[in-house]
Amino acid sequence: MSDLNRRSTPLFPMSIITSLTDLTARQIRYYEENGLVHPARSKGNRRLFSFNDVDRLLEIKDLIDKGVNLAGIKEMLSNKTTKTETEEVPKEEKLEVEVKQALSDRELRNLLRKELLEAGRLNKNSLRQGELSRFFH
DNA sequence: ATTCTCACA
DNA sequence: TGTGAGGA
Repeated sequence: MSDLNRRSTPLFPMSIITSLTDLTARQIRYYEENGLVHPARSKGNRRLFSFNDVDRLLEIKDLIDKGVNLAGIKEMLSNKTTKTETEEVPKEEKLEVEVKQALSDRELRNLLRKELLEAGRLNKNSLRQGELSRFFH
């Protein structure tokens, strides 16, 4: 499985996302309503987030803290994807994004490892163990 | 037990 | 944004 696929695979439920991002479920659902994130859904209509979703939510949180409103965030995030044919992109800005993502990944691994251990300890789980285990081979 | 949608003292 | 009701 490619890295790109891995990062976009829907894996975690709300509870994990709230602890990973420090955002409330209410906020996350609200951001989704405004088209800032599009988590997948399980059969039971539960939201399933991917690593990409987590990164996106962390960026959103960052912008919110900086006082950017949802409309503004929506633009910035979409521009980020549509900025392929634009032109010059400050090298410094690129590096900053890369570093931020690297840090995000590191934190995610730690938190996820913790989640897995706790889930396993409390012995009770279906989706997490099977799906997430592949990230820690 | 968890998450979902909807609505508002 | 928080929170509680009523379902799944």
